[in-house]
Amino acid sequence: MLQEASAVEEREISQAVIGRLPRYFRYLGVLKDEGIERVSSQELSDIMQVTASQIRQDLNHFGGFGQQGYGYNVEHLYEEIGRILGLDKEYNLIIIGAGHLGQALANYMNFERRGFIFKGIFDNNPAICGMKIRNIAVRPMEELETFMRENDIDIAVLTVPRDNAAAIAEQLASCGIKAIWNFAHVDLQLSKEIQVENVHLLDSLMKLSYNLASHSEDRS
Amino acid sequence: MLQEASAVEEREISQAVIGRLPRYFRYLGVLKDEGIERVSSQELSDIMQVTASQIRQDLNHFGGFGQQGYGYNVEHLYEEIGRILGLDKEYNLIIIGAGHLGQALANYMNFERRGFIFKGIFDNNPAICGMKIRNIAVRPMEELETFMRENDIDIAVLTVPRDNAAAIAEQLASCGIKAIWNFAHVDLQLSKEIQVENVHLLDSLMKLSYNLASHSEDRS
DNA sequence: TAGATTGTTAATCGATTAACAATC
DNA sequence: TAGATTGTTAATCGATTAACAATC
Repeated sequence: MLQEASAVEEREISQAVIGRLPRYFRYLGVLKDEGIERVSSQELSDIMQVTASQIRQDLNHFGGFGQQGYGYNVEHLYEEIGRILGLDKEYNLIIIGAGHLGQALANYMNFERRGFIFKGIFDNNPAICGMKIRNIAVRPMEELETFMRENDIDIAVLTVPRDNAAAIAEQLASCGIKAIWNFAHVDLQLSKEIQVENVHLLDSLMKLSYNLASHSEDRS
Repeated sequence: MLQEASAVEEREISQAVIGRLPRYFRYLGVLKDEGIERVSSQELSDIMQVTASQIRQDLNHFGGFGQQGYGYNVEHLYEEIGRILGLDKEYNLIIIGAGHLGQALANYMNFERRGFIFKGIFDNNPAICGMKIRNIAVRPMEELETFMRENDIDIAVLTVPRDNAAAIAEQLASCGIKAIWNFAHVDLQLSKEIQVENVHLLDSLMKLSYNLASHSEDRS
């Protein structure tokens, strides 16, 4: 399974940089909504609490969006970052696991606004199959393969119990899924062709717990 | 507002290290459940896909848990990391915002197992106040202050719309909250005394989108 | 004891910050 | 033009990895 991790793009951009793009995008969206036309890296730095240097460095990975002596045009930069993040495209999305979390994500309309189109939701519990969420019925897992073939699905959201996750991920992989947004509390081992983004809620809560515990035990 | 970010602990441990602890904890839990008694950094390295060097380096921030020639005792290390993460303590937790996500988190029993005790849930929508979730009624926001005073709340989970988040965070701060697990799509600006852990779902989805988009456009 | 594997120091690598020449 | 601010190179900082002496 020796597979070059790099050489995928002309110049591979670090995940540290990519991880900051949505935050830039968010702040620029706010500035745009406030009707602000231009912003300098220093102004953005003051608002966002990162160095102006990092902002300029990050943006220059993708090209020169600014202009010397002027700064950056808010609307233009906002749109460029959106494009870089792939938000100019639409992605079809299904949810696997119609438990509380799956239902909550299905109901969250903001994803749709960004081009993530909710197409279907699946569960292996017959008791909830047929139940409608935003006018889409929960389907049994048996229909997954046919549905994926007929609906050009890009992203699967995995909100199933931990023990089922690996097997279902394999099944999704064999159906040709391109990306998995994984909420199950395991690290999926899949081909590098398939993009995986983990949201490990319990890990996040534990980090909070550490900071809380270590912060209160000082002045020892 | 000049405030020393460091000097909180004897030796401040980087968030990079802390962020890896829950993952170590998870893998050790699995080994423990499999009845495995000892593990070397090299074995753990093979399973977890991180370098053995990093594992040893990380663990040694907190003390020597291993033994030369033997490795680490799985159960002991599991418990030590649990203690470091603060999982030996119990934390009282409330949820602000009883929408889909708030309800989903309230119903997720696994947090309870780790010592995060669900004590109450609040919403400013009168229509859903009184509704019961795991036998706990949704309370109106007006009762927040009294409830927090009477129930020794440590953590607030913020699952409210973006526009309400900052004001509610201020209110929580004035009631003496110690930590906020923030699902609202804003960066809260609070005193450094209050621990904040963000779960920005849309940012996470955008990262996935970037990787998906940039991965499919190669071979240009 | 010899072998294994840690704890820890030193070397490397990558990411962040500073500085400044280019240029609008 | 002079002033402002970028794009980009160089310096610094921190995090990761390698190496190995300590030791079980």
